[in-house]
Amino acid sequence: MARGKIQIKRIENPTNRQVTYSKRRSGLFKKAKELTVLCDATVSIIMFSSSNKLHEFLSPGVSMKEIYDRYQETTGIDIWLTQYQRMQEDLQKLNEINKGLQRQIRQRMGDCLEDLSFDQLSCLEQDMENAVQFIRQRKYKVIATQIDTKNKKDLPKEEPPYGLVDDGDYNHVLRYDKSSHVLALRLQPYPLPPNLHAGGAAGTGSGSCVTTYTLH
Amino acid sequence: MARGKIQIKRIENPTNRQVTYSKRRSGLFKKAKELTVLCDATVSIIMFSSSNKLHEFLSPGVSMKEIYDRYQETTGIDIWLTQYQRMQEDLQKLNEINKGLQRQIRQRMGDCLEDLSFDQLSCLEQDMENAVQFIRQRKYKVIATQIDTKNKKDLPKEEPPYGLVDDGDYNHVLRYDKSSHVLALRLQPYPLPPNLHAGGAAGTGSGSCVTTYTLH
DNA sequence: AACTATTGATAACA
DNA sequence: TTGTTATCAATAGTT
Repeated sequence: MARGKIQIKRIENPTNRQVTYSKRRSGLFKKAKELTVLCDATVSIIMFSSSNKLHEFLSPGVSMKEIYDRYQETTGIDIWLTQYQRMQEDLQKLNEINKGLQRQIRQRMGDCLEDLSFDQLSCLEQDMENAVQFIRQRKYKVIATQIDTKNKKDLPKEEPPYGLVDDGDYNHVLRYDKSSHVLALRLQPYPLPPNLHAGGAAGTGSGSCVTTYTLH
Repeated sequence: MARGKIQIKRIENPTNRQVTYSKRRSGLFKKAKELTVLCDATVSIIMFSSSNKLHEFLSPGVSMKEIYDRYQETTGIDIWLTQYQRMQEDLQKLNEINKGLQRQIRQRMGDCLEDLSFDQLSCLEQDMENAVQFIRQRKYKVIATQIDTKNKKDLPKEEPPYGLVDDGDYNHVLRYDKSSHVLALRLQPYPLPPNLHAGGAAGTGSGSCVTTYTLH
């Protein structure tokens, strides 16, 4: 635009690019300011240089939030809502999946069998019989290995309590803000609910192994 | 700037103001575009005329949301971020819980037993034996009722297939944006993975009942 | 940063 | 609104 015309394409020399960026940025902001005053308009500019430096212009008397509020009022496009709703849906789905998984576990613990048909119960029974076989096999293998090891050395090596709660990671209480869903989940490993214990002796307080509930 | 200098102050004549707004706006946008290309920068302009008309400019290849995300990252100013992060955390936690539940189910299906000690296996075995008893009881009760009903009327009443997949609700693929976690979950009711089937005949393709994996 | 020869933007007018 | 053009403003290359 001066001392020779230039092509509008990326300036390869980084120093030159940075200089041009600075000059033209101030030019742009000046224009924006003039426009604001001359035409009684509201202008907001956000820009990032190729080196990721942020510069912004805002007409006096407004905040960036106001700009975005007006923006979404006018366009009807809420930048956040899409993302937001998607996350909500995901949470919802995960929650439902969780419930399903928990139900399945309970059924495999002999609970929540009310809705199952005879065939379903037969299938489940057969399935668990097979699984027990597998567990038994594994158990034998483990004890065999253990004995074998013991024959050589003598370290009994205390194991952590069995199952999912090993790392204490499943005692969280989760909170949602908008959907008002709360999932409290408490898993105990394999000690069954009282009604499933043969003796049924200690069955006082915490009956269920897994609990979900919803608040609002 | 042409045909005479002008004072930079509000143009009182509304028509004139509107014309100037249009012309200068296109000038501003042109400058912004040039700046984008020349300096490899990212520019976003949002402006409202005095008559509240919205006009926006965006460098190609970015969304308004990205602009605002970067803006927030840089300035540290954010209204939604708290909420947002909280949801992310919740999703993360639910996901972990899900994994735990799935592992527990697999163990009750005779799979994933590698990490269990002898005692844990014994406990699990005993537990499942008890549960099978319960299921068997229930099965007898159901068949008894069924026979009883059949004695009176004759409607076999088709049941939906057993288990979690009843409503087809657990075949979702969930996607997250930021954390890049994807949970694909496919539950089959109680047909065991091939290695657990006695015959092991049809065990070709979809081996596992439950699968989680992560993409990026 | 400052300087200017030029190009580019645009105010007034049509 | 759009086009024209005389004038002013922005700025590329240089110091």
